[in-house]
Amino acid sequence: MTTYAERVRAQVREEALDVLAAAVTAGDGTLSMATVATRAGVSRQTLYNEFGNREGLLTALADRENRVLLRRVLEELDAHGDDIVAAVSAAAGTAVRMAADNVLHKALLTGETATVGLLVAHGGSLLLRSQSELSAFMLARFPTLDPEDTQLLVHVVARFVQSHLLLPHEPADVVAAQVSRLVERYLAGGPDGPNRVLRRVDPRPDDVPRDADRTTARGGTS
Amino acid sequence: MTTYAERVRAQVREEALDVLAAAVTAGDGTLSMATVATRAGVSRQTLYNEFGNREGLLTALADRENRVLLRRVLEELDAHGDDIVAAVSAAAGTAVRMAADNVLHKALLTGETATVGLLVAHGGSLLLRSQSELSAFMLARFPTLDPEDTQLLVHVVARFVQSHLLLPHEPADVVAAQVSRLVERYLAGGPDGPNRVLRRVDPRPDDVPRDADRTTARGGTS
DNA sequence: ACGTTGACAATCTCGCCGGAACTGTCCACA
DNA sequence: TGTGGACAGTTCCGGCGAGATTGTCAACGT
Repeated sequence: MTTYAERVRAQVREEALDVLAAAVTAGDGTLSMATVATRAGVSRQTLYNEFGNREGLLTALADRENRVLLRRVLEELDAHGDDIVAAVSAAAGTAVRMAADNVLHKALLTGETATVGLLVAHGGSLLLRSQSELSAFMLARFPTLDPEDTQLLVHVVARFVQSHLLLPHEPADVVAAQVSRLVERYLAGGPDGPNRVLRRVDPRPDDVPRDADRTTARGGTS
Repeated sequence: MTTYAERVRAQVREEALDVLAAAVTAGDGTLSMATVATRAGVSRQTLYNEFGNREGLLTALADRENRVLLRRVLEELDAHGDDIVAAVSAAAGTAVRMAADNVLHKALLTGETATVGLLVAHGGSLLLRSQSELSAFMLARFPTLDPEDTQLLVHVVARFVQSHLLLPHEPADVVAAQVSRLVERYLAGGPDGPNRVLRRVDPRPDDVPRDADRTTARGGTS
């Protein structure tokens, strides 16, 4: 039906969110609705029609960036074959790196409200909220893992990473290396004895991503 | 020489710090120098002579409570024979419990400045600052441990605990249980294979506390 | 000697106020 | 369907003055 109109609307939405994200990332704090409208090349009313109110705009941005963040982490988890240690370590490093590169992403990952106002007030830390998604993805991707163990591991790594974002960081590489050793030791200590990680069960090809993503990484847009 | 005078001075110091700690703990925010003096039963000038200025008073309190905190954690680490898992788990649980029971202790452990003003501004999180002390104590107390492994383990547990203090907590028991499993798995995954923890080397009696405390838990009063 | 009292300027805190900016909504217009 | 103007209600911000607090001094009492 409204195929064309919807495409335009989506365009406008993205443009507005881009403008706002750019401003926040550049440290210009948060912009007024009027400024966002101007920079996005639309009228203020269009903005209100599209997002309802300021809060709607903010949460739309938060949602979008949260999805980006989560997707990249899942991609990283998926990009290391059967090497669980490398996968988790790389994912953690990626999270730290993204937070370091982008104030907005850092705020979303940690849940700190100070930097970006109420933007994050709703969800809290993405790292802590998405633990079930991460666990589910891990289990789907690495079927040899034990569910309970995986949950705890994800929990620990998530809090470890978040903690590193909240205070005087060590560089992402160091954090990744620490996570690597942690995961290695943790998995090696499992019920099957040391080096359990290396015992693969199903040498499946690398084609699980889309499916697992669709199954687990659903947040509900709004 | 000034033995008697010094004892009196120490008495006054403790009294003043007690008064202030009580107020902070009770949520009465921070007191004025005048109020502290009155409640401690001394004149305002005595307070200034003793602590120099307000900041001196605050940091003196922070130092004292930090020492209490660290001592209790070390005691807990020391109170479980050769069971490393139980020791670390109990220590973590104790930290969480102390933070839950006492606003001041929570602020000191986490390093958050919001609650108690500049009191903590200097040191930052005790949990994160005292990692070398904790590692050293662990190594002295459990000689079978590998130094590097211990450092990483302490690091991870410290950040894990701190993270749990900073946001919607799970109860101390749950955190302790998680730490327990984490430590168990971590140690079991060590170079000697699973259940390495159980292989004791030196069945020494329980007499290490004072010595190790004196060796490692020195912060320098001021 | 040592702690107390009173006094002092300098600073900080806090509530209040007016002006500006912003939000959210309506309507006329193209 | 999107734009521009207009609008009341609200929030944000700098200035301001009263009052409290800090840090220091000197005179006093024991």
